[in-house]
Amino acid sequence: MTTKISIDRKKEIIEGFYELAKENGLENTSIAKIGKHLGMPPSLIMHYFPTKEILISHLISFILERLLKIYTPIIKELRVQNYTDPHTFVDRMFSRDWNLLIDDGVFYSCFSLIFRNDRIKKEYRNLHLKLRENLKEILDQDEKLKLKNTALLSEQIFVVVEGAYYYLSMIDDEELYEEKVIIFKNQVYDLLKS
Amino acid sequence: MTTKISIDRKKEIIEGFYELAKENGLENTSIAKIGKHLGMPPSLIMHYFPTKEILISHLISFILERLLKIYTPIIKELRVQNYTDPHTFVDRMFSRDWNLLIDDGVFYSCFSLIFRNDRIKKEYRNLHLKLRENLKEILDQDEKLKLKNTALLSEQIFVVVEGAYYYLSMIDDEELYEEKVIIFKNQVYDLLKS
DNA sequence: AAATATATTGAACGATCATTCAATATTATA
DNA sequence: TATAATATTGAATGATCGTTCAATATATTT
Repeated sequence: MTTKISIDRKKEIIEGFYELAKENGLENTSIAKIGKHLGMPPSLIMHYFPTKEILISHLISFILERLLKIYTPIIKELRVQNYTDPHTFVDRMFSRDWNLLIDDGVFYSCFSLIFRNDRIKKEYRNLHLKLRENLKEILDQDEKLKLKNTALLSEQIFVVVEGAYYYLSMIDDEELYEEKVIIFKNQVYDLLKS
Repeated sequence: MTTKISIDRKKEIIEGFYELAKENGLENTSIAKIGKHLGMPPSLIMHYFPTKEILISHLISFILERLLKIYTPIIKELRVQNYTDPHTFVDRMFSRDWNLLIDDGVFYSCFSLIFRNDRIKKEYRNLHLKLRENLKEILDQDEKLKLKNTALLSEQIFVVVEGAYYYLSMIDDEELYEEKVIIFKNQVYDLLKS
């Protein structure tokens, strides 16, 4: 039986890890630093997470769960209204809430680990499959899309969204950024129209 | 005046760095390991690259230059023929040559550094702008696209390509992988048609 | 050939890394 | 309340990190 203290401490450690990784980068965040940040000895961290690999693995689960959360309120909304304009969904996907929810630097640092860790790769894959399934559900509610292959559509939409996020993360100029966002939003709308 | 030896050594070191990063991950590749791999003391590496930050910066330049090289043969081909079917270009972009040219793990590891290093971010941004300009040039040669906004089209195509590469890197199943590639290729063809 | 510049070596630095362990404090169970 | 389980501490481990430096070898210039 896992105690309440154990659960709380684990959560505390992972969140502290995330905060430091966000501030200094994943590769610059050590167990000693996390301990200092949280006011506990490194040995306590290792009591709950026996190796750093396990610790990182939990950080990734934490991030991916958070990311999934941006969708659940929309899904709920959808269930209540029995209809949701897909444009609302698209707007939400390109909104800044997303960035607020999870730091891009940490996200991509963790992502880059998929290439040498199959468990992490699988976890990332599962998230992306879930995201696509969720979008499909939403599209299926739309009368106008009744004859469409919504699974395919969902796939096509996400490839634009993910490509856009990747590309936009390199752009500093605010004006240019907004300009590009409009382009990619329209690209998604075109997919919904065609 | 930079000597020939100096140039060769620098290249040797960067390539050794790349090889080890490909094998063990960027974050697990130290100067000592590079030295061991190349049979030279770490102090020699630091003679040519005074800090590790500078070394990483050169690795990134190396990678991005390599990536750009996948386009130049097509551009040349285009100049000779005075016409190139954009489909050839699209096929090339989704081909495995790309992966052969540069390791995805190293590429994304380096990419994740843009979020805390403005010089690296700028370098990545410049590459992506160049890629788009190159594609625009190619599209401009196509008679059928004469009335099109080729700059916009290039942007839209690349967002699909980059989103696809991101997503496909999570997929292990060969059959599923090929299935998805077809979807994304068609998505690009649709952009060229519309 | 002498003088100068560059290339290369190998040992050493303190800092930090993930991890271990035995001791103590706290909490839960009997 | 006694016993057992868990939580927490702090010191210590060897390994590895990036970096420095003085010495030597090799190449280039005068």
